[in-house]
Amino acid sequence: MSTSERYNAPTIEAKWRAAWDEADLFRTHNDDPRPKYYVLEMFPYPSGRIHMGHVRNYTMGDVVARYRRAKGYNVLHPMGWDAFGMPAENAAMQNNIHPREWTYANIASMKKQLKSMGLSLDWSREFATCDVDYYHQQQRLFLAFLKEGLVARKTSKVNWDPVDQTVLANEQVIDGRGWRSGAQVEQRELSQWFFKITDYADDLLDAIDGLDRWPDKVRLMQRNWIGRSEGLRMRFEMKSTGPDGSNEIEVFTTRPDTIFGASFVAVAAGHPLAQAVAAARPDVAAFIEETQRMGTSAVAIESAEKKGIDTGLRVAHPFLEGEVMPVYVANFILMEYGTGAIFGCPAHDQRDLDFALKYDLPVITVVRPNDADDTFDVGVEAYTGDGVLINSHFLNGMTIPDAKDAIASRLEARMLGNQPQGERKVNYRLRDWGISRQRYWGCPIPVIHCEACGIVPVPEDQLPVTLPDDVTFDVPGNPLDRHPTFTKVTCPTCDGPARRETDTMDTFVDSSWYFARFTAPDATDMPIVPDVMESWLPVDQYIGGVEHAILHLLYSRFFMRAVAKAGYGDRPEPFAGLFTQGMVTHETYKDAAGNWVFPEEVVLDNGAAVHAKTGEPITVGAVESMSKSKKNVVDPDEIISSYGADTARWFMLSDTPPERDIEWTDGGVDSAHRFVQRVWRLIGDAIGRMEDPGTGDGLALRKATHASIRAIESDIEGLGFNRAVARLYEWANVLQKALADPATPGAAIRESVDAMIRCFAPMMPHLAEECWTAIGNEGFAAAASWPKVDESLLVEDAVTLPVQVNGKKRAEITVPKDAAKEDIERAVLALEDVQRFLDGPPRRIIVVPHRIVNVVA
RNA sequence: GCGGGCGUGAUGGAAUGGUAGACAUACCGGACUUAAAAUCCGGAGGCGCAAGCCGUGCGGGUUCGAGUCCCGCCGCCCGUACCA
Repeated sequence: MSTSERYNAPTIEAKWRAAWDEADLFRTHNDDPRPKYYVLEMFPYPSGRIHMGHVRNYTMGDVVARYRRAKGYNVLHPMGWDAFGMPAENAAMQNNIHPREWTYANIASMKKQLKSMGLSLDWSREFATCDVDYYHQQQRLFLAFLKEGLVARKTSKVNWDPVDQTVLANEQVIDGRGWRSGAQVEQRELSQWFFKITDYADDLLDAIDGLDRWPDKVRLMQRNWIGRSEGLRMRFEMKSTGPDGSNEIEVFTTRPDTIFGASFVAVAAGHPLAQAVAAARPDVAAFIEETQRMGTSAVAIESAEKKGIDTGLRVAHPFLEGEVMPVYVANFILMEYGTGAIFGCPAHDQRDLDFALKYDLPVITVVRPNDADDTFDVGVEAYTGDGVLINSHFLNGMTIPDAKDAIASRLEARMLGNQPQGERKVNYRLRDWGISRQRYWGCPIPVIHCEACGIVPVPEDQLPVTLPDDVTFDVPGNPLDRHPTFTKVTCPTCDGPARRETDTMDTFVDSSWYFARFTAPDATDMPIVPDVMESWLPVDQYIGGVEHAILHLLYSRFFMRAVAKAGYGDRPEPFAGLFTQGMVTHETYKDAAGNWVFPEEVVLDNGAAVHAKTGEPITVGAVESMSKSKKNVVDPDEIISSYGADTARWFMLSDTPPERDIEWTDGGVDSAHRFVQRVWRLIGDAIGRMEDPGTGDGLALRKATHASIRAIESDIEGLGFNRAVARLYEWANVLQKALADPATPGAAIRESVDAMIRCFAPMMPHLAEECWTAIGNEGFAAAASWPKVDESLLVEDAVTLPVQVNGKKRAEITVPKDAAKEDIERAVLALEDVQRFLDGPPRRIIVVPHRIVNVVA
């Protein structure tokens, strides 16, 4: 093909994708002896269409995969589908289509779209989590975990829709009401299955230190989520026996030092004492009911106005004879954390202070800042900083740690009932992982409930427990529950009639081991082949959205520990390198009636946005994350079919740092597309010059070539794709100028062009192939090695240093690379641009070699 | 509510504590064209004739030197355990 023609991306790209397929270029072999590199992007939920977020995510991963391949690694870069979950059931209800049919149709269309991006994926390893083969193996893992004691059965609360008679997800509860029925949501206690992630709380916490290729922010978020805190469990003696027969209330506190500032005790609405009081107190019962109508989400509970109700019960202050404190039921106490009860010290906890001010409870300041005196008083803002104890009897003058220790020691030594009144305790915010879902479209939990034998695991030879196809979604609730035959089984132990478990697993379970399954996706006799898994894991580079920073990543870390315990290979940390990319955003548009309008329906008329069809004015709103509900989406298909995949990929890598949100703009797409065309022209022009002997040495171009290679490889390794893009622009500018200079020798041009193609091949792989062939190279650019840097061309023998006077740049000076400090100082002082800012000798001269000189006047 | 992050020209952004604004977009000027698009060449943070002064959300601090580190605010975003 002639390079003088405009580059017809859609046609040429299709040609190269077919050629890659034909050559089976991206199939990975487990027995390849080269060093391994596992690059993985978080697999998509098959919603039906890929969105720009996918394009961004998979482009980044593909750049890494192609770069590592060029660097000589045996690269594993697989793709699959996170295919269970609620949307398929919603589609079933709305459109009367079976979840399986809907899901697999979506997978087919999304796969086609992903293929059009030119991703270097090993599609032979593809699977969906809803494949029977996959969830069969997941059931094996569940049973292995059960055997290892990593599974527990406990009760926990769910959002219950009393009208639809169904469990609601948190996102289905809107302002305390069911999204469909509009009914007030209730809380219900259900017996559910849990994975005992808390067994590994300390290990998961400690091992974060070793995750040195994870973003600090994610490591910090995980630490805080696990929330290890050292504190005290202590019991308050009740002045009268509670309605549940109790004589004491046990609380957990991390601030026992503030005990002399305590002015109330509060228990959660779900606390047994609260429940018992409610039986005789309609007002308390009403308060508890109101609290529970908020649903189960922490956001709803903790951001609600702090309220409580006095139970009438009183407890004794442990150190102040005769002092009693009221016991409240409060809406901001979580039953799941600690003991579900606290003592409130308003002066040193903002929630407690808000509560105390509302109910007119005493506020006693017991810690003062180190630089305040003993008259310090907190006012309306709780003081939570470091300090010294005041108003606290035997604690006065102590530091907070000493006071904590003093209280703990005293309460440990004192008996209440037959036990020490206090006990030092490490508490975690992390709770066990509830995996039960009362839904159809998920992996069935392989157990059987037998009245005689209790809970019986489904025997291995009866696996998989498959989802029945004959289900309907015309009524709410879990179709498995009402299925005529699914639930009816014979007990494997006693042969008596039994009931099959109808809960399915949380979809986070599916995504907690898919990366391990990719290493041996066809193994039928076991979920994970230990030695194969160990040869590939950890994933060298994992890329996905920051929204998964906690749950998915923490569950996966736990899962691999459980997998190891179950004997399926020892790789406790699944992801050695993690990168969290930002979202794709776009302007939002509304018509006069206030309806959202798609970007493609908006045109500019003399700078004013109007509707393309009706011509009515459009209001341009904020730039927001692309979402179907706001219609501010751009279809990747449209972009790829009109501009080509390379343009879309290049756009996604350009300008914006990958961890930040990127704004999709028409201007940006045009710019990316212009560069694709420009590179094609540039290389066409270069081909005509590659045989020229030239009259110069081409050293400037050669230096730029090698400096560019070095910069781009370090940018890609650091995932600074936007920087790599800028380097390529600079390189193209240099090459273009070199071509305009007849002195530039053809050899330097050929070297530069050849290297440039190899360097942009990971980002614009189709264009790279076309250019590769055009300059007469053999084989595929996708199979070519990364260019080698000639280090001798990177060495400069002189450096230009900025010269500052009092921190302001006043001059520049060029000195030999290894000039002595004294020589630099002398030369700098001789500069007229320095002298005129000095009157008299300088006080100091700071010379930072190869960096800067600062003269302090 | 709590935890985490981000904020730099008109715009996206660059900058191991060391020349703020690389590179790109939009814009302005020029070349080519009957004209336009495309392409090529050049300009450009603000104020100022200039010397220079000001400038990285706001207010303080550390430092010879702060976009970068520390403290306090403001705004936006993510997570908050049954969305994936």
